[in-house]
Amino acid sequence: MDLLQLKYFQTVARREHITQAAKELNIAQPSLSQTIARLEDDLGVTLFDRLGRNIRLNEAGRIFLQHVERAFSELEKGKREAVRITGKYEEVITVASIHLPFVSEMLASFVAKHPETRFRFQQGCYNSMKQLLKDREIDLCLSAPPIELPNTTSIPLLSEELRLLLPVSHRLASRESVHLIEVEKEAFIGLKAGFGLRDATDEFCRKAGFTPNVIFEVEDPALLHKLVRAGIGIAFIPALWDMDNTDPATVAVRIADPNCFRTISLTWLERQELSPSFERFRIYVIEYFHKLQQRLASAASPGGEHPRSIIGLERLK
DNA sequence: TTTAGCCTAAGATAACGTGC
DNA sequence: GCACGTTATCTTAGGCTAAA
Repeated sequence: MDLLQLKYFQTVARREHITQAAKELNIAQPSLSQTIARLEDDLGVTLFDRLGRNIRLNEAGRIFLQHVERAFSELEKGKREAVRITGKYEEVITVASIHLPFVSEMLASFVAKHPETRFRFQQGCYNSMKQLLKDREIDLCLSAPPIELPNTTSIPLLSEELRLLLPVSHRLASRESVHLIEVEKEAFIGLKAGFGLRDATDEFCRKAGFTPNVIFEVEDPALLHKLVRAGIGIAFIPALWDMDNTDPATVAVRIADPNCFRTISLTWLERQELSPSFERFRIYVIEYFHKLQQRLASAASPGGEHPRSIIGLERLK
């Protein structure tokens, strides 16, 4: 029995699918079958039930997997400890996020406080982040809506209003709020399908009773302001994206009906043991968003209190 | 509704190559 | 020689469809 066999077993056990596990491990499926067979032979027990052309982790396999997970966790801990005493300690946290204008600022302020932590950051759409989490290529991600997958935990961080971004010359630009149905004939600028925001706004339009006429699809959310300013169409804009907007050529108008809110969530991989850096960062993100929610609330109704609770912070406590 | 035939997907096996 | 990988091929099971 060696570490490679155990690593292969762990992957197959998590997926219960030899071909998919082989793809994940970048080896050929027959080789993986043989490795698992050798491991079973070494142990003298079968770890998987062969059900026709499918395999399923059996009771012995489940118990063995628990020990393997614990062993890898211990080894990882040992590696961290060993590297730490050399003074070259460096931990990498892999993060993915939907486009959020303040993420770079958030990461920068964390790194300033914890220079020993390194990050690998990538921005993506909802579907790509879900795949990255599923493939365990990232530790945690910020998304809207929350990503639901086995072996992950997700908590809501912030609820934000979506508004309509209009050029100042638009007939509704001077209004305090509009009903969504009032813009059913308008040309929309939207994100491409697969972005959580696009799915959410399509759903809001459907609730209002129409299908948006999206004449311009973009991948870069930063283009929304520019295209609206150019008079190409109107767009949905999350309140946070517009909070610091000083562009005099555009205005974000609130939507009175339907209620257009989205929830930004934090999702992370469940592990035997969360590293101290990971745990620090997780708590930092929750607190950061708590402050953002307060900023949003005071911007929306100065002096008033935002009615929505921050579940993430409550669960943190 | 049942059954036979075909296609596809998935795992296992055999033979062989490569590197240590 | 051994371990571990690959490709080619085989076996099996499940899904689909058409005919009875």
